[in-house]
Amino acid sequence: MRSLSRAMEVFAELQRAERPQRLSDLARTCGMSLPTTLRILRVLQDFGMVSQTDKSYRIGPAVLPAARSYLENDPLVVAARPVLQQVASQTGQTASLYTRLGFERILVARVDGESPLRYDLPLGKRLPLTVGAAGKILVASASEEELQQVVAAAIAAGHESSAFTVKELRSRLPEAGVDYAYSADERATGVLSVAVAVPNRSGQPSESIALTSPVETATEPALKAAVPELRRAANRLSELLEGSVY
Amino acid sequence: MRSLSRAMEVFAELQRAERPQRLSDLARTCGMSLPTTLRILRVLQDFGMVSQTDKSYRIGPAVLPAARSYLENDPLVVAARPVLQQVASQTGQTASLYTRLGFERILVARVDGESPLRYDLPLGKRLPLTVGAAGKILVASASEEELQQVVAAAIAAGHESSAFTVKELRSRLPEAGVDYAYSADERATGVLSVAVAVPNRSGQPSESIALTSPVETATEPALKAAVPELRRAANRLSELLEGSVY
DNA sequence: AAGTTCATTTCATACAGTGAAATAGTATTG
DNA sequence: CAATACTATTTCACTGTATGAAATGAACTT
Repeated sequence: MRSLSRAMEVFAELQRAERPQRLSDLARTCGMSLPTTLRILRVLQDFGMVSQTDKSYRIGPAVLPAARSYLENDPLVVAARPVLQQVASQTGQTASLYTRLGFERILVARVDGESPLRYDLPLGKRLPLTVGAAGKILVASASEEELQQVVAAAIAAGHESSAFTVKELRSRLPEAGVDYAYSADERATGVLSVAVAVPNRSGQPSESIALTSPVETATEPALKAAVPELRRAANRLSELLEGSVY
Repeated sequence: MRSLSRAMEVFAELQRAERPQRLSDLARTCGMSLPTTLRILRVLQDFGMVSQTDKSYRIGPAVLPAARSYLENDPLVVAARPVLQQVASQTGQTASLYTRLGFERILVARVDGESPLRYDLPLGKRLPLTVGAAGKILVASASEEELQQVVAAAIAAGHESSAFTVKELRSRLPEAGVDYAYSADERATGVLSVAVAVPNRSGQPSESIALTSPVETATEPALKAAVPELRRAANRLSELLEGSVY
């Protein structure tokens, strides 16, 4: 499926670029010939995944219905909403669900607590696995080589303050036997958070839920005290998923 | 680009289905062999566009960053936001931007007025071109044959109350010389709206902006009185786009 | 106006995409 | 619990599609 992989790379590159791209730029960045790139863009455009104005290409409107479909129908997201709702109201903190995608994590659901973190709703935001409680817990049980990849990917993606070595990263990961991660001022200054992994059949978790709070509203002990609550929420979510046909 | 087109069809089918699909279902619905469908799904899965649990496939989380990228970076959407904001505050009504995608339209931006229409934020929702002011204005200047396609597509997509003939549709379209469309109780009962097309270089518009209001808050004359305001907003948006490098 | 860059089309070739068929794995049923 | 149906997956030989080099045409730059 060479052509399909290539098409996906073009599509990814258009997202990375954050601005309209010309054909030749895309061809160069993606390492493919002009005719090939052009043909790919034309097909993607037919399906609305790409828009064109004059000579520049960008992500097209068809991604919106796709995202909507995901948010409304994905069993994980649908099941998570009420669960997050409950933790948020029990703890008064903002509860978030992240899912791992490659070497990043994506925020897929959030329910605000009493004092919402008002850095605009970042649904769909790509965040590093190396920084923040919800990221770290996803790689807490990763092998040495995977950690290397994780660190390399974070640097390659240009994520903030991720100029880490594996050693540095490991020092921030939860110690053996601890099933939650904690972060303070990692991803954003003045923000504390704790996170636990959502268990799944495979060993490596690919989802995590987090409680996040501005420093003014919560302290480290207070957040950590909520971990059992979080843990239960994660388990409940996990069970809901096993139950459903998925 | 046969394989790419087919992949896009599989992807579209997963959205249409609104629930996880098995391999054999997808293969049948899309009219392709099992091995081919499987290979496509695997590649899409590698890129996070598709998720799999056990034997069922669904839209994957990668669509969220894509949608986010679109909403944050698309010149049209970005330029539209302040324009919608202004019309909304000037008129007190909810202002929306739609873009045409195939034989449907998609809501890509909305700014609520004083009395917001609380049928949840339908960003990314697919709506028919045959129903509602913002749909009709997009096909107001369409040829006879295109109208046939439009009607056929609306029926095929199973859109509500779209069991129209071309004749019926035409009777609801704006008359010659009128550059806005009006609708009452078409898409939703108790909702009035007016819409104008956003001019572009090609004759056929592909975007429209609408003012929408519950019957309790506005009357037909009141909405129609706001048309000049809307018209100016559409022109301003159009100019903003011509200006930018896009 | 000449030159440079970029988009697009054409075309011959190679190889990637294809489905039939065989195999393995899972449900379903009696 | 065995037998049967269905579904997923792998293998493989063939074909047709995806490919890039080169030629053409368009659009900027200087």
